[in-house]
Amino acid sequence: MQFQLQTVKRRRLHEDIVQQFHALIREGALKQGDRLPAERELAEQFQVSRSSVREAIRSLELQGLVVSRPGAGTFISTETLDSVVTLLASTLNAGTDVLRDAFEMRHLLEPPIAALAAQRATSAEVARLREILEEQQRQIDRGDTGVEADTDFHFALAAATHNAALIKVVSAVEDVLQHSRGQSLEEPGRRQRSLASHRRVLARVAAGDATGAQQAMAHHLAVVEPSGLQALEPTA
Amino acid sequence: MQFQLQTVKRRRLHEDIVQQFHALIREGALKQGDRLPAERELAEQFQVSRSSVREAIRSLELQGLVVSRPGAGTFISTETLDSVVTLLASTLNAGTDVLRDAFEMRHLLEPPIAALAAQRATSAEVARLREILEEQQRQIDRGDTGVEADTDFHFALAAATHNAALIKVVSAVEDVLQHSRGQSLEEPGRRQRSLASHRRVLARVAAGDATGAQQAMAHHLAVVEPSGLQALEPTA
DNA sequence: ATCATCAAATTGGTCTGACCACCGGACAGG
DNA sequence: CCTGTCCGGTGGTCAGACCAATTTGATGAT
Repeated sequence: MQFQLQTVKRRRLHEDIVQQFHALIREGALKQGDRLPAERELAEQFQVSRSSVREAIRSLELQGLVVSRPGAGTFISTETLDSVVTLLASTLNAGTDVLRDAFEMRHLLEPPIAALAAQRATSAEVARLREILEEQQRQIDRGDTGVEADTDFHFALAAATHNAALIKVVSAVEDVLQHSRGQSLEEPGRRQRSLASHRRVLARVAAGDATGAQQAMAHHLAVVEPSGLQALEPTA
Repeated sequence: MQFQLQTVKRRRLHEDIVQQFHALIREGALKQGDRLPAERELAEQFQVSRSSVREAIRSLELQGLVVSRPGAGTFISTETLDSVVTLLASTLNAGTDVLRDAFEMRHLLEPPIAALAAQRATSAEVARLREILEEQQRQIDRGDTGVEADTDFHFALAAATHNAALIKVVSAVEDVLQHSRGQSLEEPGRRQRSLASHRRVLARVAAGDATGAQQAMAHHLAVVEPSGLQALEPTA
């Protein structure tokens, strides 16, 4: 017999406290500039130790919701961008689909990245990309999905833009997608098509053709995108 | 006589510790899955109390860089989007041509974000955008640069895409750019032109015109971009 | 030899009580 | 009225302790 089990989230005390403050701020009970009760007093009210109160305040501070001033107290500070992000995330966080978001982000980023790479890639970087595609061919030949080489290709392409910020974001997105990509590459035909469109991208990059590289990447994404995910073309 | 004084920043211990771990992760000394020394051991190594170590770990955990498991230990976890964004931000602080990279990233992201926002924005979000532009008008009227409202606008637009990943990345980029933006808006004419092009973006978003919104945003960026920064059209 | 079992050691989570540096307002002295 | 001092409250840090969960390895059965 199978039970319908759900992971039991062991809540730590400070997390519980943080959530209570989130609610208070969201409901307007705590407004910009308000002073929180002293840590010792909060500890008594929540019936926890001061350590737990402090860890909670540390979280709130990192989220930009409060600021602590020694000798003065801890104050609500909801003017920053961080705080807006935090509250937004805490309200909508439950049902968001990470995978869909990541696919969408890739759709936005990768084509212009290919264009930038075409303009800036050094010969060494082009050689590196070529190497990766050869490795992908070998992986496919021996029955593998080639997902590692696939990820490497996108990362190396981002590296060729010489933009540190882009590289970091792409590495994050690729990390998230690597698992899912394994599935979409299960169908044998797809592996070859993915490799073929990679080659077209590389050809345009090597030629320094920014526009062509951008289009080739857009086409590649359309090929490898799991069917049913039409992130950029909703019914509007 | 006037002295040239600078504010003294008092650093808290746990902040210092967090920064050291950021560096270790960035340099690759700590990799995915690695286990941190026990809290008691870290306290001894850093010559601080366990409380400070724990507050530092709390920060790292909130940033998605580590996870703690009772009885097991604390482990590096850099697979999530959060973690990369965090490291990105901490890297950018000490970076060199950070500004150029951030501008470039914005160039890539914002136009398609405007398109997505046009397709997905709720009426409440459109109203919020309208509000922000009114606030920007008021700020400019009283002689301010309107940089806060400017940042708010771009953030709210990202929020309207309902893509959590995009929102995070944009918030990171906008954080970096906020300071520089103040300078570029020093010339009075630019403030009005920025506001005017914001309004054109909003009009296309409100109309649900994805293509128009994308073009309007591209135009806006061209207007507010500091001269001399031709991020997307290098000499190739 | 292999595997299941259980107890000890280790670890994160929490609590208590203490000390320090700092801030803010009351208060006394000019 | 202004000024400097004092003192209580506050955050920042520390030390030591106990608990619960997990790991680990020795033990014993198969």
